[in-house]
Amino acid sequence: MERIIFHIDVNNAFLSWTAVYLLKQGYKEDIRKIPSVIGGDEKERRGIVLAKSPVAKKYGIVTAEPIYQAKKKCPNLQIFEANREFYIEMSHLFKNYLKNYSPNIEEFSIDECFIDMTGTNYLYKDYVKLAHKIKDEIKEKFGFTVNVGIGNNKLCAKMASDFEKPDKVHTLYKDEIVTKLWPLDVSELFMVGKKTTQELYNMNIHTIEELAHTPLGKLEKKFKKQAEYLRKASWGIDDSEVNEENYHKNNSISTTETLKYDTVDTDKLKEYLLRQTERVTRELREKGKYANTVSVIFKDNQFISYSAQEKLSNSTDDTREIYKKVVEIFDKNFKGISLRLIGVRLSELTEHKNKQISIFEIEEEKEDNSEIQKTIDDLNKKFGNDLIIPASLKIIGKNSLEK
DNA sequence: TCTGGGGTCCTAGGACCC
DNA sequence: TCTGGGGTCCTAGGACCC
Repeated sequence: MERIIFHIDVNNAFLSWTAVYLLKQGYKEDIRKIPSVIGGDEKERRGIVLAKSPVAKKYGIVTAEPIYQAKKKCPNLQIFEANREFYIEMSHLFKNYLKNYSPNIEEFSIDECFIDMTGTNYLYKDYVKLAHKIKDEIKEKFGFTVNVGIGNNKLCAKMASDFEKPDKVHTLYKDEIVTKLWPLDVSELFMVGKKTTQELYNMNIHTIEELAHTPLGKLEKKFKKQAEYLRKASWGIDDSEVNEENYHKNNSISTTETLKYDTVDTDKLKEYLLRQTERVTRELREKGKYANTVSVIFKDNQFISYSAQEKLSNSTDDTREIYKKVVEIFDKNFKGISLRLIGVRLSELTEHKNKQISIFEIEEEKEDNSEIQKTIDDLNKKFGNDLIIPASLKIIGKNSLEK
């Protein structure tokens, strides 16, 4: 049976949601109708465009460009802060609402999801009509608009929802690949970014149709494993399932921060690292997982990024153990060039603590931190972030300085 | 006050073993 | 005695997504 997949995509999610929030607060203006953007705080050096209104777009403002640059393009641009908590609330709200239509929903990001509607046609005779119903109900209930893409697989549904915005329903069924997908530029294809686009252009491949007709062997020379994806995608082929678990795979947990000032001060940097370690390990414990690999992420004042990772001898969720490793990695790899950003990542997450006792070492008696850890987590949860950090942890960073 | 933050997946190359 | 080659594990970095 042919599958029917919907892809639902909130139009200008952050901006729309902030507009909804402001209207709720009694704000007079709908910021979707004026030149406006959601942007990070410039004083905190997070000044980039996260979302833009259609009017702002007309001024040539693009996502991820610096705010100061956007202001140059449009001097009366209005800038609003991101409101993450409210976004998460809205995200839950509309995804829960979608469960009325099918139990098989896969979150794809904060503002996108796939719904597998296969086999529901005895309930909903006309999918396009149904999509309109869903779209209009969301608008009415929650005050923001979405695009709905319909296809026989996830890729086509996703491509379809991107066709024309906002507040639209589009289909990209199998028999529409030639007319709707092939005329598009290769850069429009999902997973074809800047780099791949340029390489395809260099091969004189510009449209998806041209890509579809390029011999696989020729693509493989350039793109290796990616070639197969490109070939399949250009023909609108995608066998992946809609699976709610996909979004919660949790292969890694990370946090990075752009520092308020560039610095080489290792004490200061380790303070950041400690708070970040505290944050990611808390998340790890909340998810009931254990980490096997620890990474430290650096970006220097020249915008050069580098990272270093090391495996732990045993998987753990213990802040102290992980922070020890973080400091070790930092000390070995920090190049001494003033840093703009620093971060911590935990990866190779497992469900179970695998305690492998080496035959060469006698397992030292470790005090069990887990009860204390849990109490600290609860307090931090109650009173906000990063309040309580045990003093003993700070010592780990200091000790390593004296070596 | 110039360039965010959180993810996934893939690849190349080195170390090490047989 | 003149350096093969397969396999595995690990790491750094890049491309891409929202």
